[in-house]
Amino acid sequence: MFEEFEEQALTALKKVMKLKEIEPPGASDIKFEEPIEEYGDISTPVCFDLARVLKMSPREIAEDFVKKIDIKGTYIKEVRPKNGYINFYLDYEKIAPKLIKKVKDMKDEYGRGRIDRNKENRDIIIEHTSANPDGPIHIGHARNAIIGDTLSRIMRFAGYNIETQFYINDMGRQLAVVVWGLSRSKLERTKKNDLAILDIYIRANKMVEENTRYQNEVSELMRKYESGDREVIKQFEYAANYCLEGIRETLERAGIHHDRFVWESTFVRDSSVKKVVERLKGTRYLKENEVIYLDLREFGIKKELILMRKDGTYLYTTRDIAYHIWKSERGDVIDVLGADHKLVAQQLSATLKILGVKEPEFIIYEFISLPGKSMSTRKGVFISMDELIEESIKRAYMEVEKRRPDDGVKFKKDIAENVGIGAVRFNIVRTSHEKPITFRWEDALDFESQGSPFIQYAYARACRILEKDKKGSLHEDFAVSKLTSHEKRLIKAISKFPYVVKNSARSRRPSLLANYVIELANIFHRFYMYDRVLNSETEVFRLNLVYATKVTLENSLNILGIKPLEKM
RNA sequence: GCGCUCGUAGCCUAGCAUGGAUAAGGCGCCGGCCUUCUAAGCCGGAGACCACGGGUUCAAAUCCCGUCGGGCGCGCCA
Repeated sequence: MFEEFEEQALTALKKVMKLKEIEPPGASDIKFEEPIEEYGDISTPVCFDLARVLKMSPREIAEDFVKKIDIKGTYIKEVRPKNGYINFYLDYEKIAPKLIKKVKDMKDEYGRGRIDRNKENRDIIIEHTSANPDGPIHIGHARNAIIGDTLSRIMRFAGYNIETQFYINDMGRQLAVVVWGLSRSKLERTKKNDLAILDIYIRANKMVEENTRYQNEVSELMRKYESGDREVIKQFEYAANYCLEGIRETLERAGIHHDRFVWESTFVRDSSVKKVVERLKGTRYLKENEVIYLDLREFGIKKELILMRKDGTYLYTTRDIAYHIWKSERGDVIDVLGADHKLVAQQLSATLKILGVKEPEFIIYEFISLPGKSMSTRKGVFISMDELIEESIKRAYMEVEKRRPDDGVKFKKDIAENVGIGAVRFNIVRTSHEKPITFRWEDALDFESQGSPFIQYAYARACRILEKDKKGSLHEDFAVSKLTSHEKRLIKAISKFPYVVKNSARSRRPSLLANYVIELANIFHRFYMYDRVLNSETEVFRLNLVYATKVTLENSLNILGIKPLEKM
């Protein structure tokens, strides 16, 4: 409804301009922004742009426009000129009952968008996580997974048809090293799968690094795997699956889901990698000496892209091209990648362009580093996602214990699990993906700051109020009289929800939604503080408002992959 | 060295895409609020020349150029 309000303001303005035969300034059309409360709910500085054309001061134009604006039948209560701006005031009393009715009718569908299926809007494949099956996923992968999963949820809710994919790098050197290691030492069965594989990997890697004979053995394994040696295939698949089982366990616990797991080797086996190279051979970009490579300087990429080694084997990027062609036949592609993949992303885009395949969209997030050092699976220097989750839950348990010492252990554990995981997810999505993060335990486990417990707590508070409405006043008719400032802020925030979902999906920025929810929770906490609900004069209305807030918080939390808790 | 990217109070971040009216929060610090819906909450205070220097503009944290500082990349690794 907030969006409608904005549209109404826009149409009203355009009408005035048409009346006065003024063209809207530039291609930028008319901009709106949200001013501080005193200046209304939505505001436009359009008069500044018009000033030159009309040879009048912005102030005069604004005053003149305001006199002629027609707001009949809209959600606009009032329009006022101020310092050359035109400020629109939302008619809260009018919008409140409509908004509440809408939320009540739609419930978990409130905020859901609709995207028309046509040529412009194909299905979307979001590839994320895609960690190597050589050990557990660490907090760097976690950033990928959480951004990817949250974005998928947001876009799905916004109406896109989304399929999420995990690309399994089974043809890389890392897995070959694991397979090699597995032939010399046994898996420790008591350990979690991915940790057991990590042990093998670290040990094997060290040995291989120090011995060229071993290196040759690893290369031989890779060659055999690529050429389709049945016995070797079995070994690779066993190792990858074994590790993946552990990885999936972690992801599942964090509420991260993939619709499809795609094996890199598929594209070699079905010879689509070969076909890619064939197709590129017909272009002027492909060069050949001992190796086959692409010259992408025309695309501003100085580094040549090697497609095939002199021994006839392919490289990671070559297979990735085949994978991307396959994906693009099924939909538009979004890749969530770490900053180390920036160059690959460019090379991939250029190559797909050459082939006439629609390029993917890349969401490139910066690294999470440890204070003073960066993470490395190979060296065993990293904080795993499991550790982070464990610690977070442990910390959450201490907090529940402090507050609800008398409740049962099962209850407390359940709360801690969901608060802990929510905190991990939220702390990662809340910061925009282009910012590098230095991981510090104090920050990660900080439950005091406005984070997911803050939101979950707002939700729990709303639930408690509704629960205590024994008479069922929620379902009575209500009239809206004069609203308090807290009520107004709540109504506005709730009305913005669908708009935020849409923007967050469209701009591919989960952080937008995350920051919105914090704001909503904050507004609700203040309302809770100042405006008594139960047994108040406007009890029925307020109960309805609380209900609408509850639904909006619930939907937001679900999209963020955080469990709404009725008690905490 | 070249390319990409980030730089907002002691610390962490929002805002930057679509330039606009006194830069928004949190942590930490100081001081308040539990006899009525859970204090994982709320209120007040101190704290910022938005890294620096230019430019474009009526208007720049936001756009452009440069400098400095951090990160990432520049493998016949993945």
